[in-house]
Amino acid sequence: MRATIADIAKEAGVSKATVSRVLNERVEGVGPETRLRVKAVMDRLDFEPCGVARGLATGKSLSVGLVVPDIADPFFPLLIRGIEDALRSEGYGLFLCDSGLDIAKEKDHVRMLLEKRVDGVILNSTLSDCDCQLDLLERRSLPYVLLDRPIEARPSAAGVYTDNRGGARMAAEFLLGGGARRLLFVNGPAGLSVSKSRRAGVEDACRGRGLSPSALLHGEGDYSVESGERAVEALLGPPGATRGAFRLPFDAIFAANDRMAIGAMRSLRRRGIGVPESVEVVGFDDVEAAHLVEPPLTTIAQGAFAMGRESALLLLRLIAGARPRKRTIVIEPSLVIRGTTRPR
Amino acid sequence: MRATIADIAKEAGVSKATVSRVLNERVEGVGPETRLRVKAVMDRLDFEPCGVARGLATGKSLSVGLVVPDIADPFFPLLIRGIEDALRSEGYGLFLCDSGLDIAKEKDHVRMLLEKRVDGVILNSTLSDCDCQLDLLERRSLPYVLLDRPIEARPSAAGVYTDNRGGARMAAEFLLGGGARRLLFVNGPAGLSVSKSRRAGVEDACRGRGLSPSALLHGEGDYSVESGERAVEALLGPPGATRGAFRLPFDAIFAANDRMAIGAMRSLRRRGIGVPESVEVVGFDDVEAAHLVEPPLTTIAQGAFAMGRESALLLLRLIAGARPRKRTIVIEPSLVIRGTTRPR
DNA sequence: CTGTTAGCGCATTCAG
DNA sequence: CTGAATGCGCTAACAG
Repeated sequence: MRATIADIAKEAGVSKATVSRVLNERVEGVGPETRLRVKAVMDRLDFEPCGVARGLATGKSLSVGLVVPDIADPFFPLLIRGIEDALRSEGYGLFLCDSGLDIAKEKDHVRMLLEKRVDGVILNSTLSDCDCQLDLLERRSLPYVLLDRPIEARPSAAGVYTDNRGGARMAAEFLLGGGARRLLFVNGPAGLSVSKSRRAGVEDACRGRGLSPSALLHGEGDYSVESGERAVEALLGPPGATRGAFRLPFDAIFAANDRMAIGAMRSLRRRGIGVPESVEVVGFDDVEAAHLVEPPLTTIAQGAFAMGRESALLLLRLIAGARPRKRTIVIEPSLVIRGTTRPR
Repeated sequence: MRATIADIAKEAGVSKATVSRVLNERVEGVGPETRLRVKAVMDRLDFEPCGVARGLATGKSLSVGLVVPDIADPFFPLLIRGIEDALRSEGYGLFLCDSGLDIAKEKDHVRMLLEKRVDGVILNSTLSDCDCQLDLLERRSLPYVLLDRPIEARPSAAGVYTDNRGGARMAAEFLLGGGARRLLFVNGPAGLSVSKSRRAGVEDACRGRGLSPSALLHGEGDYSVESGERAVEALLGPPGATRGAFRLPFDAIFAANDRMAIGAMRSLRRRGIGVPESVEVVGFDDVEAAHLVEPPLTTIAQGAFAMGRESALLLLRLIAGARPRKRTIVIEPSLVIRGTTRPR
């Protein structure tokens, strides 16, 4: 049978309270030799404290929940590593929940986490216009931090986000600075707040160069490879139509994610249009495939590890009862230069 | 303050025992109207049972741990979905631990899971020749199931594995059946049990076609893109050396993972060797990048979702105290035909 | 410095 | 059908 502090106490000839004190490394309250004796008994009996009992007694479970919309999202691995990195050092465990893009499931997961008495939740929500999960959390006054997507009804909630505007600006500036004159911007679904931010970033870059944003070519996709292909085809017509001295309507493409960028590249290749000689391409995300395609894709990398780490640290502070002034953290993305842009 | 069963009891004019009975849906022991009354009070007071207290009282935490060597491994997303799929319906939560290919960290994580009193562990170990984590688990007699990699010292442990031999045979047969006569097999690190199985599968296929396995060309890599490139270069020499009527030493390549297959394709492209016209290529894993490269990669897909699901179901049965006769489950992979092989 | 006494919230006998 | 009592393993005052 597993040893309990009662066993240790009896065996060491002290009270449970004393055992508890050495267990919790209380500096005051236990004499040095008693401490040593208790410790000796502990590992002689192979004692292992029971987290559940501790949780009941202290009201904290030393675990937090992470809810994500789609675990297949390629920016996850690093994100989770960042979170674990911050959590483990404090002894916290991480409950993982994948809501599969289903808001009802998301709510169920939050409910489960609540029952499991996690100390806090990191929430990467499926929908930015629904706050039903937050109601649950707030009703129990459980700390939470939003990840990647703000929730409209909670403008002042704690959260960690990518600087989408800055990232988009960086990409556009790089393209424009490299000599591009007619930029095609393939954005994600209009309506998403991310899309708005990225568009703003691209327009920033235009103005910065003295160009009118109206000179931009716009495309829209749903983040799939196919939608990236379509965006290019919408401007060039079917393959075969483009020949020889045909003048391209654009000389650079910035896509809101790597998949669409890869789709665009595919369309260009079919038409024999050289990348990066005739058209430069920049993506967003830096998924694994970005460096596997030919030529490897220049892209904007989100600081996934940093986002994970910062969100966990922020949550930990909230759990500790702090009311930080900076409840919103913005992570700067970075430009990863590879082969779909010409050397500068 | 959160309501407890004591509050419910007082409010409903019954005892805590009765509340507990309706909470656990005990059919016997509570009159129908009492039950209704208690339930009414429960949701009037927005009652939410405390998992921690339940855990202490029952000895089960309704949570399991998953330990993986590298969460960036692309076969994870589906695996986790499979696990969650099986777990959620039973109300179980999932603790995720990434050991980052570090066996010491892996052991620490197991230790943490033990303290958190999870009811069982799914272990995808970093090393197949170390059983120190298992010692910990067995000492507490905590149920566990091995995933993807057997551990040598525990040949009869419960586990769920891919049929690597079958998958490799399938790939080789497809290539040979399509007319390939000189097959280059780029395997993973020799020594890994997976590598041995896959090699056996490829040799099976040769014999099946009446070919001597000695006719095979062998390469070895470490699963990286670069190692795939090198494997090809080792046979062809530096780019530029291969010209015109040069006779290729192989007409088909089977790589032990997609990354190496993609590396091999890259080497071939540099030399102007057409895929699939001159050389056919098949990979293993079916990562996202497989269908993003040009041409899209024909590959062997592991049944990740099934593996996750089956491992969780098996663990659940072990937790329930069952001693199933089939403690080892083998999942069949499947061939995904795309563009790096010629139409049959 | 150490021991005693109460709970934490719930499940589970055992009576009635 | 229902209630009172006891304990799960540990922490946290409060005494000495």
